[in-house]
Order: sequence, then C-alpha cells, then structure tokens
Amino acid sequence: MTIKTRFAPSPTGYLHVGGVRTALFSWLFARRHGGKFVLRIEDTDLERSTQESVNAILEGMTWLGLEYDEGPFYQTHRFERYNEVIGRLLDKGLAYRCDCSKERLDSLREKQMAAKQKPRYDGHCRERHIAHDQTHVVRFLNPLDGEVVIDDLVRGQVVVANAELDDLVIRRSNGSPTYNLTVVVDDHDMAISHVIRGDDHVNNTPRQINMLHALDWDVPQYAHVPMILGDDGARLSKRHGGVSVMQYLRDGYLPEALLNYLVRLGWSHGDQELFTVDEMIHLFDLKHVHHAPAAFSPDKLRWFNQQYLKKDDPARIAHLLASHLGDLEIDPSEGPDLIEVIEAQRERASTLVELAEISAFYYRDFEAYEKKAAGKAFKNGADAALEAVQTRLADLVDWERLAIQTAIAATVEQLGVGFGKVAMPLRVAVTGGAPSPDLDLTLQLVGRNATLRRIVRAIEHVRASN
RNA sequence: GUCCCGUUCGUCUAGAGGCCUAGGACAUCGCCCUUUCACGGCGACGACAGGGGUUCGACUCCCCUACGGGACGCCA
Repeated sequence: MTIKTRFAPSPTGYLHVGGVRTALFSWLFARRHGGKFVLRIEDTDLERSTQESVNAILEGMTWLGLEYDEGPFYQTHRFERYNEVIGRLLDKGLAYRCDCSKERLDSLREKQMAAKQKPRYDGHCRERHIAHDQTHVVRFLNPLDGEVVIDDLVRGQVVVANAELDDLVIRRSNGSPTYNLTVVVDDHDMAISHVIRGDDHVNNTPRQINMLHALDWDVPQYAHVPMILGDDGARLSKRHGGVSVMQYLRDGYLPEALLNYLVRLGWSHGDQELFTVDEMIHLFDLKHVHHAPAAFSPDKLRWFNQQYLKKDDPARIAHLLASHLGDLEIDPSEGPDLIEVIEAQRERASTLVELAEISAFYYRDFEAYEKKAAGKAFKNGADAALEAVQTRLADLVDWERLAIQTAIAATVEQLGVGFGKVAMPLRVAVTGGAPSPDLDLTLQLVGRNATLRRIVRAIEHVRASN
C-alpha cells in the first residue's frame, strides 16, 4: 500500500503551533515511509475562510520546510464532486432532506439537555421524503444500531455506539457541503492511507466511518494525536504560544529548532532531545506518540533554539541575523565581519533577536551604559586605568587580539593592580556592559577607532559622575 | 448533562509485570571552570492522582472515584 497522509487546515485564522505539530507528524510519517504528503485547504465555511489565512498557512509551511507533494487542494473547487456524492447517497436512500426549523431544533436540544441526554437530531424527517428543494439541508442516515470500532494507531481501539450518533447535516441550506462529508470524499479521492489529525476529531471519526461504509469505500488508518495546551494547562491561547507560527520567525527562532521542540511534544525516542530533520524522519513512529495532551513550554523552546544557534552554520545564521540587525537599523557590512561576530557571540543568545541586540555594539556606539555593570566598573580611579590602557592601545601597530592582550597586561603591570581593575572598566567602556567574549577578541572586532573613542567617552563619564 | 479520551518530577518525557533505590531534558538552586556574560562540567531539589482488585511481584493489567481535556453546530 502506498502511504499517503495529509494536512487539512481550515483557513479561518493563523497557523499556530498546534496545527504545525499535527502537520509535522503527518509529514514525518509520510517521509518516513517514502509516501506522499498532501496539503488540503478546508474552506467550505464560506463565511469564515479568508485568503489571508490561506497565505498564512502556505507561508508557515514554507518557512518550516514542510513541503507537500500534492496540493494545495481547495475544497471550494470541488463542490461539484461533493454534490455528486450527496446525490448518490440521496438516491440510495442513505441520506435525506430535512426541513426542520431552527426553532424545532432548538427546543429539541433544550428538552434533551433538560432530560440529561446528549443533544442530537431525532430523525424527524427520515421518513418524510421531502421533495427536491435546494433550500433544504441534507442529512446522512446514520445507522441506528450497532457500534463503530476505530483502530486508532495511537490510542488503540475506540468503540462508539451508533445510538450515540445522529443524522448529521452534510449539505447546508445554502447548498454547500459540510466538513464531515468533504473529509470523507477527499480522503477517498486523494487516496489518503493514514489520517493523522488532532484528537479533537476522534468524535467525528465514527460518523466518517459510517459514511465510508455507506459509500462502499475503504476506511483509512486513523491516528489521533493529542492536542497542545498552554503552559498553564489550559487551552492554547495567545498568552502562551498560541500565536501564529510566523511570530516565531519574527521573534528570532530557527525553523529547525521549532520543529525539534514540537516533535518532542508528544513524541519521544528514548531520552534523545536533539534531532536533525533527517533523524526525525528516520526515527519517527506513531507508536511512541504520547496519549495525553502536552503543555507548551516557551523556556524549553528557547533552549532548543540556543542549541541550534550554537551549532548551525555561521554563514546561514549570518544571513538570518542580518534582517534582525536591520530591524535595529544596523548594516553589518559597515563593521566587523558578521561571521566572526556570530562565532564570538552565538552562545550568549537564545534567539536571533537577542543575538542582534547583544551584537549591536560591534557596529555602533551604544546609547547608555548598562547600569549594574557601570556601577561596578566605573568606580573612582577607573579613569586612570582607562587612560593608561588607552595610551598603550593607541600605540599598537597591529590591531589584533594578541597585541591587545599584551597591551592590557602591560598596563596592569605598570599600574600594579589586579587584572580586573583594568579589564572591567575597559570592557564596560567598549561594550556598554553587553555580554561579550574575551576582551582582546572583543576589542579586535570592535576596531581601533571605535575602541579608543569609547575609552575617551568612558573617562569623561567616570570623571563626571565621581 | 451525555459520550469519547487522558492522568509519571513545576513542564516535556523514558518506562511493553521483576532491569525502578523510577532514568533523561527544560526550569530552579548550589559548586567548579572563568577576564564580564555565557557555554560547559558536577551536584541538589523534585513525580508514578486516590482507592480497590489480579499476581509470588504492579508505574506497567482490570474496576471505581477524583481531576483534566475533547465532542455534542447548516464550525472545521
């Protein structure tokens, strides 16, 4: 059997991490088994679907590298096919028209709730044989007896009694087909072998299986993966990661870090935390998908991102970092080599945004000294140390770290003080207090002119404030 | 309310009846490294929801309770 999975979002909002995680699992499963991955846009809700949302989905998939082999297919382009299937169901007596009023349905629901029953359609129009009229909804004739068994690849066997189900609407009064019908038709037409989706769909599965049976079509394999919760255990919301995936791009996350974090949310391979995309593909399986919902942890995502920041190709990071530096109105070509700066700073940041912020001082004079650092470094006497080291640095023929190191050491010896007495004020003078690597390397990268200029500025600052 | 699903450190998780004195990761705290900040290393704290069974033996199997989530739309 050819393995084929799909990701089928509805374009009614941004693409968030929950959706991405489901897409990732589907994609991984297809790749793992040499199958195909389909993208299908479920836009039958004409009211709420928007082109912006479609774009957001496409954009997100591209950013994360979840490339699809077929699609995107749009359900709104397939209404003719859905109607054909609905017609077939009608002809076979497996669906019927219903003209129950909203009022009748509402009061029915109220009565059932009051009687502590599950609210559901009572089949009122089943035998009424309402004549053809486009304004009437069409309902699927669900079996009354028996049960539906789902052999779910992650949860095992799930059994639901048909008595719990009702005759769901498959065509609205405006003529458009509904979700449960379109999924069944599309998954069949697109030859989907494995339906991997969020477990908010388990309740729909028995209905879909019944329709599949009515149509005499094969039932695909199902795998319902648990949902992602916010870090407070409640439903994902904007407060904790429920934002558009593109926000993570803006916030300076690397796509592979997000993917790595997400694959570990609900899936595991022993104790392994770090997976390259290739490893994910080779190791992913449905068997190790956890059954319980998982809470999203921004802290751990940051950790993953830092891991990737530390080991990714600097040239690639440079490319991505440039745009974040641009946001700070910094042009990296007007300063030290960006690759060298990245190699010096990378392990001090968790995101590209942070990396840009702590690297700004290499490219332009900072506005103000970091208060705590300045308080410690700019004590009385710091001006003398700065003056002494400035003199030696100004005399350097070669502006490179070894020479710089020697100059600092000579100053320390000349003054007869501890290394920190010179190094601390010097570091703050040059970096403003930002996290920075070894002093000699830092000064080398900042450059002679900027270094000397900043030392003078610091001397003035110390004298003015003491 | 009814149905479905779930429940291991604060969080993500390992765990397929004896390998569990319950392992790893994030976070937190401490120590080491150190020229700041980090990285790294070492360590500490910290969990099988509760109760009944089954079994020589239960985190693992069964039942009940509690709690949590999902579904119950002419949304998907």
